[in-house]
Amino acid sequence: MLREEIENLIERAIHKKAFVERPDDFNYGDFSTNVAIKEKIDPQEIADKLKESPLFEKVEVVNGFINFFLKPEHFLENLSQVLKQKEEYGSSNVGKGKTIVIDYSGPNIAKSFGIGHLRSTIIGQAIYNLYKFLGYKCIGDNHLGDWGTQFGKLIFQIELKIKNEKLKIHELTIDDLERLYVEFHKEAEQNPVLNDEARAWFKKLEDGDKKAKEIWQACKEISLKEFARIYSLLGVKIDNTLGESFYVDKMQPIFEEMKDKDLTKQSEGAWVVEFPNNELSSLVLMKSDGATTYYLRDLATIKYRLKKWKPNIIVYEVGVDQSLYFKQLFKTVDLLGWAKDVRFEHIVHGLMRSKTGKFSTRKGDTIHLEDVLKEAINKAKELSGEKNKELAKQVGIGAVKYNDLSQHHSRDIVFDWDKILNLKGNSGPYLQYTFARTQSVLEKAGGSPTSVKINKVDFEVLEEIEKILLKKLSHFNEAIEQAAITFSPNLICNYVFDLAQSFNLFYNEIQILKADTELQKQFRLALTFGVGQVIKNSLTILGIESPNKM
RNA sequence: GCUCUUGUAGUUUAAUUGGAUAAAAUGAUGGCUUCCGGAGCCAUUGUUGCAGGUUCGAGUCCUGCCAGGAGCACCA
Repeated sequence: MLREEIENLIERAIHKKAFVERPDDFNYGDFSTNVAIKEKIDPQEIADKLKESPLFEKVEVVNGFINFFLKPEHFLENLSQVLKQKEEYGSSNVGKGKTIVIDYSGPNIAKSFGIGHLRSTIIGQAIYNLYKFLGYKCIGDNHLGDWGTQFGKLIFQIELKIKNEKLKIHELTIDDLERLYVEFHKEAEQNPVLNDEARAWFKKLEDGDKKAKEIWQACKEISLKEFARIYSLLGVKIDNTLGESFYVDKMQPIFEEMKDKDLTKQSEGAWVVEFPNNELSSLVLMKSDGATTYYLRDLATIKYRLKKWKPNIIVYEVGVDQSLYFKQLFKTVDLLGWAKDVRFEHIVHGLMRSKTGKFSTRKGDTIHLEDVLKEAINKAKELSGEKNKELAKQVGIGAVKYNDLSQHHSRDIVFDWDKILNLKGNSGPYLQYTFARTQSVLEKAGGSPTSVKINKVDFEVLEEIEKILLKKLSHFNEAIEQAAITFSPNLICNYVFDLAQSFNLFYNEIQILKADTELQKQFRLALTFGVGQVIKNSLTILGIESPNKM
C-alpha cells in the first residue's frame, strides 16, 4: 500500500516511525504527516530529503505538516486498473492462507425474526463479504438460539394448551409461539413457581424426554421455515447453521476439562466459574439441577470451531448487551489455554431501541423484521411504479440494509420508520440510482470503454471535479482496508457515498457524451465506468444489489 | 450500589494511532431541465451536555458533575 510505502520512506530518511494520513482537503496533499511536529525536527529538512522520490510531484511544508502530492500518473494508472480489473478491483490477497469464523445472525427459535436481529445479520454478512474480498477464507456460522431454558417455558406453555385446549402442535404458527412466550411471562410474573416448572421442562428436554423433544422439534421447524423466508428476502446465505442444540452431546468433555483444570467449583449446588482476582464477575457453567447453560454450550462451540476450521480469527457479531459475557467467555478460553494465537473478537452492535425504550420479546413489544422489509418494498414500489416487483425489492431491501450499515455498528439505533424507509439522500437507493445513471450513460455511449488511451490524458488540463473524482477513485483500497481492520462497514458507506456525490456533481457540471474532443469523451466515459464499478463493488460487499435501471 | 458505555446543527448521523476551516443527510425556503436519468444538482444553519486539566494542537485523552443506555449466578 502506498501509505506504508511513504511511511517507510520517512523512516529510512529520519530513522523514526511516522504515521501518514489522508488529509480531508486535497489542498493539503494526497498524504500528509505530522512527524516533524511530533519529533521536533525541521519539517523542511525532511521534505527536502523526500522530494526526490519518484512517487511525488511535490512535497510541501505547511504549519509544520509535511504534505505529499502524488504524481498524476498514479491516478491515471489507477483508473486503468479499474477498467481492467472490474469486479476484482480493490480485492487483494492480504488474507491468503488465513481463516476467519464469523458468528452472526443467531436468531432465537420460537421467536419471530425481530428488528433487533437485523443488525447482526446485515453487519455480519458485510464483514463476511469484506474479508472474503480481502482473500480470507471465511466461514459463516449461524449460531441459532435453539436450546436453553426458554424452551422449558415454551414447552410448559404448549403442554398446558395441549391438555386444556386440545391444541395441535403442527398447527402452530410462529406468531402463536411468540404469543405463548409472552403469555408465559405474564403469568410467571403473578406466579413465579412457573419459572421452576420451565427449568424442569428444559432439564427433561436435555435428558431426552420424548414429549419435550417432540414439541421442541416442532417449534424448531416452524421457526426455521420463517427464517428461511426472511433470509431469502434479505438475500443472505450463511454457510453453516449449527445451533446451540448441535453441541448438546459435546459439552460433557468440556465440563470435565473445566473440572480437571480446576477452573470451576460448586457453589449453592451449581458449578460456577470465578475469575482470577475477581476481575470479572462469576458465571454459572452448570445449573444446580444438572442442566447446562449457554456458557458451557459456547465453550463447546469454540472447541468445535477450533478443531474443525483451525481459524486465525473468530468474531462474534452480537449485541452490546453481551459484552461482559464475551469478556468472560474469552477469558475462560484463555485460562483453558486452548488457542493462544487465535484472535477472538466481539464486534458489538448497539441495540435497536424504540422511541420509548428497549424492544422486549418477553413483553411482546417487538417490530417484526418482515413487516419492515415489506413496508420498505412497498415504498420503493410507489416510486418506481408497480411495474417491476424485483426492482422494488432490491431498492427497498437496499434502503433498509444501508440505513443500518451506514451507522457505526457500536451505536444504538432508535428505530424510526421514516428513517429506515429513507430512499433519498445518504441512502442505499441514492447509490443505486447513481450506479444506474452511470450504466445509462455508458449504454448511450455504446458500451463500456475498452480501448481508452488513458495515458494520453493530460492531468493538468482536466476540470477540477474530474481530478477529484479520479483521486477519490484511488482511495477505495484504503477504505475497505480500514473497514476490515476496524470491522466497520460504515467506513465503506462513507467512502462510497462521498464518491457518488462527487460523481453527481460531475454529472451536473460536465458533458460526458458531448465532450469537446474524442479523447476527452473517452476519458469521461472511463471515469463514469470507474465510478460505477467502484459503487457496485462497494454495494456488493455491503450485500446490496446494483440494478442497471431503476 | 458497583462496572461498562453514550452525549456533536431542529432531527438522525460522520469525523483516518489526538491534527489543519467539525462534515453530511433530513426538515424548511429559494433556484437549476433547448443538454447524458429530477430517487439528481446548487444556495441559506454550529458554545461538540457542563466545568476544569494534559498538549504545539482535544469531539477524540484525564478528573469531577449532569443526563440517557446496558450489564452485574442458575435467561441467552
